[in-house]
Amino acid sequence: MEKNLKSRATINRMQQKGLELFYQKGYYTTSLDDILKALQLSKGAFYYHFQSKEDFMVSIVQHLLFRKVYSMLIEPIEGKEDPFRNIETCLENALEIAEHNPMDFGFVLGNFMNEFNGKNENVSRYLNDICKAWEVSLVTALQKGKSDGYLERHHDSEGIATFVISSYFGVRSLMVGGNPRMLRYQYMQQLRCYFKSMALKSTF
Amino acid sequence: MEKNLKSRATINRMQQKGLELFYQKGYYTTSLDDILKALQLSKGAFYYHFQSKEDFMVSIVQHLLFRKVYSMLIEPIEGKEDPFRNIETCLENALEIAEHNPMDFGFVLGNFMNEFNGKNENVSRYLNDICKAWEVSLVTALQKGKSDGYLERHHDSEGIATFVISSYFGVRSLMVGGNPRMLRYQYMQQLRCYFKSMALKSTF
DNA sequence: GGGGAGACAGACCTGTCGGTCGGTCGGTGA
DNA sequence: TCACCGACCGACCGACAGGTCTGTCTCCCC
Repeated sequence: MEKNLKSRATINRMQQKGLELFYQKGYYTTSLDDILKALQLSKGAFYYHFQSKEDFMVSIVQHLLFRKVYSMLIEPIEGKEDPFRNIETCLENALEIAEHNPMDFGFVLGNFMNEFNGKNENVSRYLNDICKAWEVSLVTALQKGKSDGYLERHHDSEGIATFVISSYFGVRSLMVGGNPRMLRYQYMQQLRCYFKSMALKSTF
Repeated sequence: MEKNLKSRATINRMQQKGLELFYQKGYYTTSLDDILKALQLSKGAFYYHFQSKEDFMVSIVQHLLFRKVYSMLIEPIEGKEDPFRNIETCLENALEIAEHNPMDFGFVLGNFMNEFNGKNENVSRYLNDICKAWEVSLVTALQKGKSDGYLERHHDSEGIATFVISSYFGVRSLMVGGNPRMLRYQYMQQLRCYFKSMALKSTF
């Protein structure tokens, strides 16, 4: 049992560092040696715990990425209040973290989806599942918002969710290139403008 | 002189195929041999015309990508009419092309920006320049729109441009994953909704 | 206290990558 | 006709990738 604990600790360290480096330098352009060197571990250690590089990546997505996206982007918008307000503050927080800590997990998702699209169907599927979960939570929040009178019923919840996800992935992509503070400000202002045009009980 | 023509033809073929494969499979995951095999050419031919793989990529960005982005995303919105209308039809066209032909150049730009961010400063610079050119053209169109009474002066043109670019990059990214037709429809509907909330002389 | 299993070390294998380099070939001008 | 040059060929190189395999260390259990 003590052994099992040590094993888990090592696996966690590997996954953490793996996510970090894969995100920073890209999956295909980061070698296992890069990760193992940073952790002071060997090939033997790696292949003792994982079957392959791809298996390693899948484990990162399933265990680390999913949890992070859930806690940062899904859970915060499950409130009972104005869905626009919830989504807005949620994204504002995410972008604020992204400004200081380069590894905000909402965008890690988008980044990986881009990298694996058309290259690795297996990993892509897991990533798409997470993205889908985010989308569903957005749609659910918006539908509830309709019941609670925050937006009119004729609005397309799925469309709004798509637009929110798209714009967020996009702006995070731009932020990596520079001027994160300004981009965040501009983005949030426009998002508010967009939401405002649909809101009924305006709390803006 | 005849020789020079042949040389240019070969260079063009290489750049075309290079862009195609780099976009489909990624720059770092596409080998020169992949490209040369598709063209029935040899390493010797490649290194006769280009100094390195990076040099090759830069030449593609400068010559092919820039021109395409210019003709597809910049030129079409330089009209005198309603900037919202212009941008809208421009993106609609781009997405329509993207739906049938997987290589729409607006997104090739976004895709490459993602891939080279933080990995190759040299290539990134050229890509950012093109993106900046697009942004400038959007801002210019919006500013002219203010003069012509299509939107109120208090709106932030830079912010709108950022939001448009972000959302477009984002939705194109999602489209690669599947359901391009639906995503395009949803995106355009929401974009119209967003624009409508700012338009003065509504032509919608 | 010794043996067996878990956790890891690291040399090594094989394939592929970007890049090099001597050689080839067809057209062209003298 | 023959030297020459632009355009190209393809064998080869060293670096490095993912993955394998054998050996080793350290606990725990009997």
